[in-house]
Amino acid sequence: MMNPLVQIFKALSDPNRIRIIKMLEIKPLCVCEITAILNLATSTVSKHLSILKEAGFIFEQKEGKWVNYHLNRATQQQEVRELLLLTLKNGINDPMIQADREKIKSVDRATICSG
Amino acid sequence: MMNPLVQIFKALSDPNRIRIIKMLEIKPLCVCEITAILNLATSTVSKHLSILKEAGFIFEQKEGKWVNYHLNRATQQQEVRELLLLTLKNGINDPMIQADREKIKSVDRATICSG
DNA sequence: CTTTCATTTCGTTAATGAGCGAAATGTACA
DNA sequence: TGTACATTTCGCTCATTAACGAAATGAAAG
Repeated sequence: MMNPLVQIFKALSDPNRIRIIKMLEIKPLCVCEITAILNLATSTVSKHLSILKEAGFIFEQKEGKWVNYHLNRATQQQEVRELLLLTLKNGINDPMIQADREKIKSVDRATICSG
Repeated sequence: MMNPLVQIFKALSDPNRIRIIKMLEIKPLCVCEITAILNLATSTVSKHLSILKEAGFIFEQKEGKWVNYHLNRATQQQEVRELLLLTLKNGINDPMIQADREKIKSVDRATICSG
């Protein structure tokens, strides 16, 4: 339906989606954890995740009632792999990214979800 | 004003801008040549070029009454350089890209502009 | 089988971006 | 200086996308 390279670039051209990728670099997270950190509606975060998944950057894995999202570091799509690496290399000094990563440490899904 | 990485990805997330980059791979072109090949309004093409220029992918050089746009292959911005290479590697088999490149051969700016 | 709860889908609104034509700009050249 | 012409900027319209809340889904656990 769309030039695949363009689809991949579109997936990366939103600040919240970049934040998600850089959070998942630390560890896999479920939707409600990401929601708590980004401070957005759950439905919005779910949509962002589906866009990243469609493009090939992340995959999901069910764990009990949660859906954990993982970075797809070992994807067969070479462009996706290269772009993921480029994104991970970047933005280390961005205060927003650093703050997100700090929050991840103190996030507990059992407390946050259904809070 | 905006996360620089996001700005770079945004610049690449439009099919016509990808076409422009892949045309400029063949040779530098002026606005009216690009306009003739993409079949868009001049003002639209000018906007696309300014977005690519802002992001660092291309630069301009005046030649008489024409403004030639060049790929910025030697840019100091490492991410831009990497993304440019990735884009150039890709889409070689896209029929649209191939058609654009065919047209470039037969385009003569003196005839096309002010036509 | 029913309840619970994380997640997704749906419908809508608001913001962003692509496209156009017309007017403005700026430069080469008569 | 003035004209011609490539390009840019402006104002607008239409399409796309992000965001939300509400309703639907689906799976785990009672």
